[in-house]
Amino acid sequence: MYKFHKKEKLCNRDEIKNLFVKGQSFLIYPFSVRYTTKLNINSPKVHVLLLSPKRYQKLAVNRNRAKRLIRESYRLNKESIIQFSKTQACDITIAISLVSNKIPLYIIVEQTIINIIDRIIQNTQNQIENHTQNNK
RNA sequence: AGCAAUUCUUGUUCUAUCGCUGGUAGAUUUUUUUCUACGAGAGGAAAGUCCGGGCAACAUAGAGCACCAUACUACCUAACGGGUAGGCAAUAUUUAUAUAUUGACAGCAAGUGCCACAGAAAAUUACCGCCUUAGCAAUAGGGUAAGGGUGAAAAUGUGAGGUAAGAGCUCACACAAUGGCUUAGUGAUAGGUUGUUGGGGUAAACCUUAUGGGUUGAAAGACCAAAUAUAUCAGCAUAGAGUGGCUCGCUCGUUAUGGCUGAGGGGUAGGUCGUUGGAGGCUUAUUGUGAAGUAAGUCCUAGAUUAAUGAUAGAAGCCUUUUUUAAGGUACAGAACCCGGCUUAUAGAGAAUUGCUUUGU
Repeated sequence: MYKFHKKEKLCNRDEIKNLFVKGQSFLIYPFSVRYTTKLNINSPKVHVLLLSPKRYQKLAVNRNRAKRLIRESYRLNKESIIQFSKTQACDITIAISLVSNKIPLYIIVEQTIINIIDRIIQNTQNQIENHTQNNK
């Protein structure tokens, strides 16, 4: 149920480059999100990239802490987006990065992560609808 | 008992739920994978990347220059710019012995340079002064480093002789530097004796002397190897048919290339090794002032690669405050090839030594 294997992480260097060049982005404080979607794929998957940049967190301990918080909250709340991708047959890659000097509490992280996931789902749904209308 | 300094040791624990990365065993699957069980999973500094070494690749006939680093002695160590023990110097305490701390601690008596302001002059000095020669005098020339004041620093200090006036110019004593001999010491060095000298500072100024250094770091390096394109080779097909260049264009001519299948080298994505058992830790005995050495016993599975070692909830322990029940706090900080050091950060707890204060006997 709540597993989080390496397959679900984004490891390929070219895909990461592609994500940061072409991806759409929005900000829900204290996180900034970039994501891309590919439509009409046979075996759809969701890839995630978790970031805590050195610019905001100087010490390695704090960076690890922030990453772990994001990971846990994503792990427990990822079910909806996976189901969405399966039903709509689209590939989604997401990058979530912390944009704050302070490490937030776990409750705040969890709420914002849920918000982020909902927003991505809505946006992609709109995109799909537009796509189908254009085809018609 | 309290306070301070130094050194050393340590660096909170448990439960539940949901997870992550390796290992072993079993099941599943052609393999990859997936599942289950068991057990493992950050530090004293993992940090800074400042030294030294292992390991790897490349380079390498020999010598010199340049560049960089180091610079009292002996020892320890695989090695070091590290450590231990000592010498010397400076500083602090002290009547003193002594104790503690610090130390780019070779050379300015090889050469070159620099020394703000003040001062006559910052190193072949001469403003006032003193003496002397010329001159009626003003002044000019010469001698001098005693006296004056400046400065962080002014030609070693005191006394006597000496002189036109003076001067280490000479002598005595003292001070400093340095060479020889001798005593003690493995040695740095110290004591004694004797000779020479009196040279301002600065080498964290260039420089000189001695010693050492090949360069790059695990993103080193070795191996396996999809897809796509393809050097080369083989077979089949096509013959002067097609395409490109030469031509403004056309024709002729000339030149280059070749379609399919298979083998195949290099090599990208990706993967495997390197990669964690070692100059290893602990205990005891023993040698040594000590750093350390020797012997015996015993113990030891972190190994990621967009990067695991966690999150949440609860409880306990410790510290502080206080209304005695609550509140707050619980450091510094996260492995990345591996070792030995150094430096820096660090809540709290414990041990030892030294010093001071107070109380009791």
